Amino acid sequence: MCTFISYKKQSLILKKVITLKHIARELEVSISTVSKALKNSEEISRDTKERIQAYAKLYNYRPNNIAISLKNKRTKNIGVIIPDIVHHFFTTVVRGIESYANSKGYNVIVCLSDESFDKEVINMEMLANGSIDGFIMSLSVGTQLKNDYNHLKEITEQGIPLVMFDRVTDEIKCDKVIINDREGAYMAVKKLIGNGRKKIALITTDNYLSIGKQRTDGYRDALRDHGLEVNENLILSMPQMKMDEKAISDFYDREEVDAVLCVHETFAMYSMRVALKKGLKVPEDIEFIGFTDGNLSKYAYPSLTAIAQHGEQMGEMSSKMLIEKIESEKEEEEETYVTEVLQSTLVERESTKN
Amino acid sequence: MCTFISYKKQSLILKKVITLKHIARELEVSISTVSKALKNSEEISRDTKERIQAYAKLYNYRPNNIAISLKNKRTKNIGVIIPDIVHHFFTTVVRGIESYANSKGYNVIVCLSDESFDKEVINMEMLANGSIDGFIMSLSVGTQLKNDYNHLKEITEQGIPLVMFDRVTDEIKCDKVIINDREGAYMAVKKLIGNGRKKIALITTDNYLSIGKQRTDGYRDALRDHGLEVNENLILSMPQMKMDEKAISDFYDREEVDAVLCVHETFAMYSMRVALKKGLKVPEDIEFIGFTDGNLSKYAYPSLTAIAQHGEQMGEMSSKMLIEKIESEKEEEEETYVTEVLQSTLVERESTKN
DNA sequence: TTGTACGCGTTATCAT
DNA sequence: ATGATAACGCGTACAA
Repeated sequence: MCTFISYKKQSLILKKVITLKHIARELEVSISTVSKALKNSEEISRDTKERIQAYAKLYNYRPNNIAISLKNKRTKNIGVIIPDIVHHFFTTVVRGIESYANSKGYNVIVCLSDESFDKEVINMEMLANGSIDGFIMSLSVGTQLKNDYNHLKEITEQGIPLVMFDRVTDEIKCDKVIINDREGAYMAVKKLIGNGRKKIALITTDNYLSIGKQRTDGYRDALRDHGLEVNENLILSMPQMKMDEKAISDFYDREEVDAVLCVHETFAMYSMRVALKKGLKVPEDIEFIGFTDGNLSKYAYPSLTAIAQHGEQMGEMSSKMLIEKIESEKEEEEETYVTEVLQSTLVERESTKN
Repeated sequence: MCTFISYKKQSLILKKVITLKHIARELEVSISTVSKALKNSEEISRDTKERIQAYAKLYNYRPNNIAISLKNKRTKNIGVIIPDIVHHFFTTVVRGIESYANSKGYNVIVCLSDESFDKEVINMEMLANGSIDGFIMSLSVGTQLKNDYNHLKEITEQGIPLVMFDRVTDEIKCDKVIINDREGAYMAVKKLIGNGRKKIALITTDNYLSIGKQRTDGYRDALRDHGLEVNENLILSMPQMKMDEKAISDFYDREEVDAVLCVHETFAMYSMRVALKKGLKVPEDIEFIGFTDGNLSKYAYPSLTAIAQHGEQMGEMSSKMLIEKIESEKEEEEETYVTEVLQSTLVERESTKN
């Protein structure tokens, strides 16, 4: 790493930020007159309004967001807590959240829990003290493992609106947006069966907690519903995100497999790679379907048939639900919580036959 | 999309958010006494301090961030404006920014310009009115095309610290963090030449503006420095991000090519796919190197040799520079601006020979 | 038509 | 040791 330091002199003509007070002093009127004039209030004479507005425009007056937030007890910020951001799915969700929020005049404060319980708690507490009007979040692995949701309870008890998406928990009563994962897996397996596959493997990980379970259920159900026996040996559970080509290679050697469903596209890439290396033809000899319809699935060769999770839609939905809660003001004694279940869809590509 | 609505009754025992005023009233002391007591001030008697602190703890008192921001004229928020978030590189940068900022007690407000000039301007103006202490940003394509940087000028004139990364402009005097793109391309081509390649193509796009030019320069320089002639026919410029297999296929048919440098990993994936389809062997018959060391490069088969841009490091650096500026307070008449140039590195994988 | 006063929650300065 | 007051910037109910 090398550094070029360039010393540049700047005359720093700081266009000082103007406040109502400055304008009032300068124009020799009161602050409230200025305030009203800038709001085009009927109370103020055309004449003074024009003077004030002209001056404000000239000096590029903009109301201070912080002062307004303090006054209104509304920040127009929403806090988003996600486990990771270098992650296609979460990224699409954030895009959806941001786009809707933005259209409603809200900003998005993103904090990363880094899959850690502690960071999740710290970040949420940091934001909960007035910085945001509501939260949208997806549980970190750490939190799911610890099974401790007190920080979320506190948030809701404080009356701060909360929407959970994807990685949710029944422990917390709040709005939720999830995807029908079981159904997704079911569809995928059904597709494989339809293509004449009989020895369908599932490559999963113990890490995907709530999510992983549903996908496995869908896999099992689909097999059973189509008269195929569930062979536990065909379920390979890999520890963590650490993919291990050797383990997959051994798996293929050990079991006869003609199709593979993977709980994530990276898994699919790995297992397809191993198959290709063994000289198998995709999709002729073996077919692949992966969860998460990300760039990998799209650009891979052969491209991967995938179960799309519609992250952007999920984000928009979460954002919409949150903002409606925020703006509904109804401090009713009885709250209504909704769980939206989005349907996953199968995006067919080259790794499966048509 | 189907919806399960669950009506759940909640007794909404809203743990009301407590302020200094409440504590003061309840404990029959003044607000300032409470404030001091909670700061463990020496002025306050041990006795009252203990009472107050106990009460505050019991009711989980937390100072209101907004009020503090208003008072201090410091929000402890930094605004990050990026063109897109469903994008591996920007995502890694955000992670770097967030991680450093967080360690310094700052939150990150992320806004997406969506490659649009207008959105970039709107978002920045929105945040500039007191919501943030400084900006970190990368120019949208729209802004680069329009070549209009007045919004950035205004920001700096207002004395708001600004750090630009990756997609920067000379028009604005501020701290910058960029990567040595020319050098990256140079290294890549040198590597290919070292492997005995002589017909090295460049697949680029006119969209990559400032960045694209440097990469092309590096490509040209490397060829020339190693006694190879630059054949303009070997430079394929594709419009936009719209990849077109046909165009690449025709390109291969038209020109003899034994290695390809691509300005983005998606381009590399496409061009490699076309080559594989034509029955070429990678890396025996043709080698590939792509910019952006993302998931595609890593998980592809064959995996792609890539020029890593070290986004996370870039983010950390930007974050560090910005926070130092924010906290340095020095409103000197003469500002010093630094441009950090990070070195890209070549990550060798299967798409090139060793 | 314009201005005064107060409040949002906090902190710092200056009395008492 | 404790409290009153002002200030941050804004908006508004109420006076004048």
